[in-house]
Amino acid sequence: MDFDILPRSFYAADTVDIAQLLLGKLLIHHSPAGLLSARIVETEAYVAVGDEASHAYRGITPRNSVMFGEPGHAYVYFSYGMHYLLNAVTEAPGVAGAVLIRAAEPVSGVAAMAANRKNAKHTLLCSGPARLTSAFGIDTSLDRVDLVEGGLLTIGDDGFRRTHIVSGPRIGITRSIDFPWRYYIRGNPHVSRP
DNA sequence: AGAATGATCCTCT
DNA sequence: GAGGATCATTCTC
Repeated sequence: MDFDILPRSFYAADTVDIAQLLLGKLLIHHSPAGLLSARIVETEAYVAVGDEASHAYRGITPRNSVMFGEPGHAYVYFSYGMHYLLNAVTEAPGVAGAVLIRAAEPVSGVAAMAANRKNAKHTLLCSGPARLTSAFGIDTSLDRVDLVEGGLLTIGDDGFRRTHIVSGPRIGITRSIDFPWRYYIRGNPHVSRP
């Protein structure tokens, strides 16, 4: 598997654009169980200004402060008392944007992912933001890690060219529900819901 | 349709 | 500080 790590400049841009550009990229985790990777097929943008669904909407807190910092870091948080969700921090320092990685298509380390996921069927391994982190073994120990420096967790471009992108309302939020900031690859069976 | 399950944050004292 | 609503979900019934 050959890929180029996405550089800092990739993330230092408009969040809605990056949510679309991340489709087709590889999420890579050098986990204790081995190298895990999956192709990102679904994302959501949480934008810097006017987005009431963003954790950063009401300002900086201990949890969300990484969103206000340098782009290209992970934002991992614990939700519903049992799930971890993974974001990539976007925008210039001081501007709080992030892209939620919602679903991916397993590429390598598939057996380890299945073991992490109680042997769920292939298309359900990473087909939701908490399923994906469960399959990858991602938790808050990876919160704030740099995705650019070639550490344990990174995102790469292996030359894959995504096909048609669909957009629609984001899932599971109660505010700012009218913004169509969910993006996914049309027809991909690993998307969390059509 | 409802349970599981706990960190986080807002709103008061 | 304490109380309580909320929660970028998933699984099972």
